[in-house]
Amino acid sequence: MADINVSLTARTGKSEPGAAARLSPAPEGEPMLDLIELLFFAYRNFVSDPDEILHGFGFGRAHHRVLHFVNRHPGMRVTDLLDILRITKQSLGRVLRELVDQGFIDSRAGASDRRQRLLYLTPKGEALTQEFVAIQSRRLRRALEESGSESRDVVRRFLVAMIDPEDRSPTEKLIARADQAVEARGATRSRPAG
Amino acid sequence: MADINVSLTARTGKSEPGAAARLSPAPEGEPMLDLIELLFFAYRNFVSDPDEILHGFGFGRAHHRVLHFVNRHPGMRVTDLLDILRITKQSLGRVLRELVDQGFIDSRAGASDRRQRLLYLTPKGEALTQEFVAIQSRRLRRALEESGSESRDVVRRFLVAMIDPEDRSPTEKLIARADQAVEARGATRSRPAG
DNA sequence: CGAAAAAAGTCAACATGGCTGACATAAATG
DNA sequence: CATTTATGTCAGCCATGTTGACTTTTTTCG
Repeated sequence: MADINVSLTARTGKSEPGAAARLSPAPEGEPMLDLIELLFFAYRNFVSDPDEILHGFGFGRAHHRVLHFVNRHPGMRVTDLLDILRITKQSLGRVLRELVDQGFIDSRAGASDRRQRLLYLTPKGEALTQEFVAIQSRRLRRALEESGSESRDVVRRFLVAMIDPEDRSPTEKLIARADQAVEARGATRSRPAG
Repeated sequence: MADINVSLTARTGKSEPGAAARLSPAPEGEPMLDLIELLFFAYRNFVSDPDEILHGFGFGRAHHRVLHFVNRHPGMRVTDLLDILRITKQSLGRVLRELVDQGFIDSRAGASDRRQRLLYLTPKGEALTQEFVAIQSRRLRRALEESGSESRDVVRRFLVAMIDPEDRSPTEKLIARADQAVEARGATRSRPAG
């Protein structure tokens, strides 16, 4: 289970006595080579789960992200999605069109601002999204079980802290904007789809 | 700091009382929506650090990975790198050629098996790699500090456990193969570059 | 020794998912 | 009515993955 650490540490210790600390004594602090590497392998396996499912639909990772965030924020605007994903309108446009055309996402004009396209998962989209959530959650639960009882809180705090402070509340902004819109006109948007 | 969790949890609680648990009572276990999302944001920020540096050299993430693993395993074979990265020879060939041509990586024929190309970082390649290690280690150290004293071990165990068991020792295989080669002919390869 | 296998490299073609730039349209806003 | 905003779209480029076919060099093994 701790195979990777042991061997990587051993290897580093044998052939390279700490690359960054070799010339001057730790000018930057301890190099976290093991965690850097583990993050690479862990994330690769983590995203490969949905990748396999997506392949069957002719979709890719980009589609997964869109489905995920629309699931998280039903009725979100296209602009909100662009802010979260940080890709261009053109890049998003491609995958969004495919998802709408194939009936995974429903795009409806906003009731109060009809320029907006508010995004919802269709039942078909919800089913697919839940597959992803299920398989990734399974991996996460297994990992948390293997890493100790209080690991969930530690891991969550760690992951939050890994995010740039200014990026830590993209969803707050989204929710704030939605709430603001609701306030400005009465609760029109809270359940626009019924 | 815990902004994301709070709001996302609140949001989920408000609008969707647990998507996977809505129809039947938790058929798959608790959905880890918060961690799924946090991993996405955390990893994006994590890899964006080197990305910026790489852009200045006309390089991309693929180059980063190659530099990283050659740094970890000086003298590794091209095949070893292919096994770790799990990309095709052709994909690796492109970035490797650029790295060799521009003097970041040195590729030398193996002493005992001259079909092999053993890969080493040049001083130039080492300098660049250490930039990446430094900046990513800084983020990791900060995150570990923010998430508690025993967090490093918990996080490391968690990340190892996130990896498919059969993938947990790619480096073992590499080292085993190298050691085997060394045994088979006496320690020819341990410092072939002097 | 000679055949087969292994390590590496290369050419060509294609897919995905990023990007920029330039526009177009509809709707809201002042 | 002019401007801004939200969205969408065309065209083309780049990075990095893929498959398939092949070559060269060298090692291994019957």
